[in-house]
Amino acid sequence: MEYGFRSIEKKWQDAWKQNNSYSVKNDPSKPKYYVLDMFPYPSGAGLHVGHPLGYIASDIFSRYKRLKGFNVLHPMGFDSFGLPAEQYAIEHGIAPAISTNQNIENFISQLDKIGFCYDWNREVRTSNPDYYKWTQWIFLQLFDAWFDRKSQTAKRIDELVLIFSKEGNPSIACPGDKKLFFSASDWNSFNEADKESVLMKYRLAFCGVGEVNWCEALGTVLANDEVINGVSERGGHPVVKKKLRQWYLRITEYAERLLAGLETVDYSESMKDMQSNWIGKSFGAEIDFEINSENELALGKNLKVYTTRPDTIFGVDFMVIAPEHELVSQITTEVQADAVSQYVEYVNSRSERERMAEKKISGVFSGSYCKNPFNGVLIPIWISEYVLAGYGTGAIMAVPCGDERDFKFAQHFDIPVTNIIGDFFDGKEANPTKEARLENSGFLDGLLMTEAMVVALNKIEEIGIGKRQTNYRMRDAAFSRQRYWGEPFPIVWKGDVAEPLSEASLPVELPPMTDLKPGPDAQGPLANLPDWVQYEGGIREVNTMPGYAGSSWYFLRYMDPKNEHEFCSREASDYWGQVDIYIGGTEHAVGHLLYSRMWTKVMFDLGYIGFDEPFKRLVNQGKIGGDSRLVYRVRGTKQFVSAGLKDAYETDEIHVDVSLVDGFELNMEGFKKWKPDFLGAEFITEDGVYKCGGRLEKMSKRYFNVVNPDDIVVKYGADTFRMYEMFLGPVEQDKPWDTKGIEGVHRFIKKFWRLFFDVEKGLVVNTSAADAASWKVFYKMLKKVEEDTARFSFNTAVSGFMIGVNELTDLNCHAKELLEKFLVILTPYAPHICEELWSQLGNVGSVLDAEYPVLEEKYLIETSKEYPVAVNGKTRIVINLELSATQEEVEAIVLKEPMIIKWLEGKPPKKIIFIKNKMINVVV
RNA sequence: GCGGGUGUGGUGAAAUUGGUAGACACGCCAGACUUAGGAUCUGGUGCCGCAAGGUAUGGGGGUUCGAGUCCCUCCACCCGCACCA
Repeated sequence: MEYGFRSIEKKWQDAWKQNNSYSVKNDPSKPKYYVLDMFPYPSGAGLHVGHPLGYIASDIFSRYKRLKGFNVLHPMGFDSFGLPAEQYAIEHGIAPAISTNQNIENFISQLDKIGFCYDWNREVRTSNPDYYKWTQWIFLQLFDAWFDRKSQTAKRIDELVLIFSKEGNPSIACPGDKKLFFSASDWNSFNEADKESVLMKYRLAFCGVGEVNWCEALGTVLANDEVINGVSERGGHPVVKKKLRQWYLRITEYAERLLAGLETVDYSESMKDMQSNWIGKSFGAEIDFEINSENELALGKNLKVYTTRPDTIFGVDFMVIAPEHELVSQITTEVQADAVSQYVEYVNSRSERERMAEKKISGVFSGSYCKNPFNGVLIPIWISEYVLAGYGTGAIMAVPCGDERDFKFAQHFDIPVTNIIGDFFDGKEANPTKEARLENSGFLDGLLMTEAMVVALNKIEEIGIGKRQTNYRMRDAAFSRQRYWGEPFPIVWKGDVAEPLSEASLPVELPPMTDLKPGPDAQGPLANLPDWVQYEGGIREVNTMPGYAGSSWYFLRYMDPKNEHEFCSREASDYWGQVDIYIGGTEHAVGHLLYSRMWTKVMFDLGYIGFDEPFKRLVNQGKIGGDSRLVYRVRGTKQFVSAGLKDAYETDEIHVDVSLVDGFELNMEGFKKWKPDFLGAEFITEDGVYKCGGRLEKMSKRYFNVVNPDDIVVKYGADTFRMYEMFLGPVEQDKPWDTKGIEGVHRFIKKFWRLFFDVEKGLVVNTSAADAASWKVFYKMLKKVEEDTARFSFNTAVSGFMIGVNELTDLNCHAKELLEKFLVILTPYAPHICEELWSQLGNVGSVLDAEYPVLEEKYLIETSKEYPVAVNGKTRIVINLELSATQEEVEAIVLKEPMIIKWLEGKPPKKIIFIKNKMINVVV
């Protein structure tokens, strides 16, 4: 019987669906294991061969865990809100809900062909009202919470109101407005609107006016991580700063816990680094400098700077403040007024993009000075865009001998440089060392900079001109979009007061719309629906939530997907707990992963779940790149020249569809028919063959290098496809797709099949006992495969299977008792063929419910070993020795070996090193 | 610039702890069965050499009886961040 994979795979995929084979219950009697894939955005392009890599790995791991007796949660869903569906709707007039559902159907059909063991009963779609009802509900929890810095937890707004009414806010610094202070009696005298505006400055989800990243082309605001080098991540459109009323998440309050939490999870070093760099914690001091100015407005004012190097305070040669700094107008002197206003105007005219692109040194002197509190020296205050308004205090003390940017600025404007680090400074380049002994530094003279840091900090605090200060680079996350295809906010505006809707009125459903043009005043499309906007005597919020809203908590919904009363019951989340293993790409390092970590912490703080890190272990699968093929057209002609000859011509390279190329050889007839342009193509060949050029690049439609998994599955079957993707190399590594190598894996599967079936004789499995040699092969394989699977080394596990099949074939082993066990351990990798053979052997039920074989060490015990014998570290011969051999015995045997005697060249051995079970080395 | 990672045959890659470098495959070469093969099977295949042997894990140096693995140094490539004081 032939291995007919097409009918076998179809048969079992249907059977699994019919029998609900992969449905999983919340069963506290069994140990749980939660394996999660990052759910996809269902794009119109469908899956290419790179997407399933992580899914296959997680599928193998899930099946393996299930066989090992765990109750495994392995769900899949769709991150179905987002920009592309909306753009598609604008371009093609198809409602996002419709195109999204079509795309999802397509995704599911592609996934099902690969034989994944998802429990589709638990599927979630972020754009379904039953799902986003709870996204909105969680938003209301964020809205109704503030962060208590003392206990480092989120608490309810009620509690804050109570504190305010008793003692005002002196003990609870306002995160939204550092200068806001009021007493209990102030609070009690505020009217409702005033109180609400104060509370808004504390809420974890809050509305504020701020500079946002505005993208004109997309007609929306983007989060910082959606802006790359001043252009939008999606589409590459220019992004400028714009002031708009926006919703935000106060993620900055969680900076410390997000940082600390990294210590408790198993992510890769680079992932942890990316996150902690993004959070960007730094230690330093805020120091007040007395301003000395001719401008009366500056009288008695201080300039507050932030520095991480208070030890260099005697090296300060100038101050720099951001052009947006509030003191700019107050410290500008009459003489400098024109220059300053010109400069500020110039800075405002520059877009974010320009600022990033050309980093030229620019700035202007304000005309005023600061006084160094320790030596009374007057320090000029400059204004320059290299200091950012949004970080620290928006003002710095510049120490050119120690800071590169300060040094360049000083050079550019001829500001004299004070050297406080002696020989460490050569006058040509700043030296940011911390190892120098300080000079010209008053009371810090002679101290090592690292020591001086503490001394200076203490002194600064002692005389009351500043304090220690920790800063974070991370900003609050913009949480609203002027778009249609996202979750509506459960908020109604009554005047300037944002009123949350009650839980009973959720979900706030997205009203159907066909024409998605933007509303007036840069508002989203929803603003065009007056009937919807008017609601209960107020006006609905017309922004929608960003793409990351739904994905910040979906892993919780899978635990209890049909619950109509709660986002997820506490019982379910207590049982399933953290995601044990989370698999996905690195592109979500600072977006999705950080937001879901924050949401989890808030839900934990408010008592809805029992853990505060969502993902215990994170594995980042590599990207599979495309292997493009290129043809070379002789410029201005219809002639195409083969790659080996192209240098003799002036050519233009053109990407050609990889399906028209076998290896590097072009199918010339196919090429002519591919596009009308090429109909009359002529070829300059090498011996009748047209060879294409090759290039590794992203797998993408526009390079015509996309390989669709469906095609591979049709040609080789899902089992081969799954194993080949794993065999390609380590899951975490990027690698190019190469269809050629798949033959080897396919051969392996066919060879495996032949252990059971002979083309002529049919079933060849027998019921006689397997011999010890076969068992040894089997258990050796079991050991390797199990260890490799457990440590996510799937490529070596596949090779373990190959070795097993090769050796069992050589041993002519067809014993049922052994092959049945083999089926069980291969099932995670190649589920269809194993299910088929399992039933062919007469078993009832699924191989997934079989028992995972237990390693029997007795078959692996060796009594002797082939020892390599080296002379001075170079292996010369291999000899077989009993494992019980002692040092003396080994020495005697080795020294009698003719080859060893030859290599000793008559010299006496100095030492013989014998490492049991490893090797022997004779030292001369 | 800062942080992280990777460099091993013609190719994808192996080598948990320092112990026979290149497992397992692809490709290639030779052969068998074949009208034929892009099916299947057998053998070979890092490089130099007829061989004995030599030589090889990006380059250089070190530690060690022994280094792909540990240390120092330099180089190349990839990813992330980037005026964050």
